Amino acid sequence: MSNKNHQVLKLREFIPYQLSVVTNRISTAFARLYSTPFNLSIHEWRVLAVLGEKSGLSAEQVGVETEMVKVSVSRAVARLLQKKLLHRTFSAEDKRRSVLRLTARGRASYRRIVPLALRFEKELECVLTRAELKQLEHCLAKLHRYVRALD
Amino acid sequence: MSNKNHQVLKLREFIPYQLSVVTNRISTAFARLYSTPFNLSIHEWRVLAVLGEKSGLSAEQVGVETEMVKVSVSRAVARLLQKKLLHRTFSAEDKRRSVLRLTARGRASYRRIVPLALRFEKELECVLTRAELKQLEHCLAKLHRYVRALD
DNA sequence: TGAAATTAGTTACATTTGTAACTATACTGG
DNA sequence: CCAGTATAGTTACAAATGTAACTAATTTCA
Repeated sequence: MSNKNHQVLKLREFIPYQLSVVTNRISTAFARLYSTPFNLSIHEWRVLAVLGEKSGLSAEQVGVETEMVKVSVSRAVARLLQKKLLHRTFSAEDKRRSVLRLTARGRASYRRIVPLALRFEKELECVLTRAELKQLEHCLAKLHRYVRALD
Repeated sequence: MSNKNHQVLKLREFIPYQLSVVTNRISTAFARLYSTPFNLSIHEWRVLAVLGEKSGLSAEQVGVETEMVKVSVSRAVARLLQKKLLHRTFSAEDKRRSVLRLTARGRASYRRIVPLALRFEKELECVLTRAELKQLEHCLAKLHRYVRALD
């Protein structure tokens, strides 16, 4: 409580606000590294990233891995197909289910972006100490489990 | 390095990705609290929040406080004016410069949302310990100074 | 002064995104 | 077996957003 009995909110100290500002800046800073040279949106990059790790996922599984909603996955996949970074077949057992794999070009892009991502993350170690980085990851993991439950 | 000499990226362990997922979920969870009952977008809420703290700012100053780009501020202000939550005059010394103040209705909304925000933030204390919360804030502040410099 | 550059804010257009409705395939229980 | 329901993915439409061009007011400095 404070003046006139109203509670006070300092936006700049409000955690959801801080998270949002920092995250947006980090996302766009990283996106700059791949968006122009590789012509990828953030959603496209995520789909590429997860299929670079695990090949043959369906669009739905990609959605689970990337925490994207299915319509975003659908659109990102459509563009990656168009750019020939992705190859799609459909499961024989279930014809609804897609089977997504990177093409040679897709893998080539993936392999060139991964080092950018790792270097970018490494730069955060110049900002935060290793201990702080661990703490941050720990907090994010806890928050993640919490917010997942909110769904 | 690993198989085939290519570096490996685990998306789920990639900090920018974790930040993005957690932040988006937290933002939308909080937005649910005010978007329907008060019919405010996240940008509108931010403008309201900063003008609730400091009255009489110009659109540009609101942009600095909220870290929004000026076109977003312009649009949020336009809507808040339309909804009569905001009152605008222009500075006598510099006729370009707006002077933004909440209306009585705007203040009323503000005062009802602030407790929601504080309660929401309080809930994070059920997830993170007080120490973790401090660590998170500390990390975010450091990252914030860093990413600001990137601009 | 007064022409050029800067600043505050808006508008226009293209792109992205979210919600919901839709198609097609597969499953389920009587 | 087949009507009803669930699932995978796409499409359609409205709303949000980013970029750049714009207007109007102010500053700069030759």
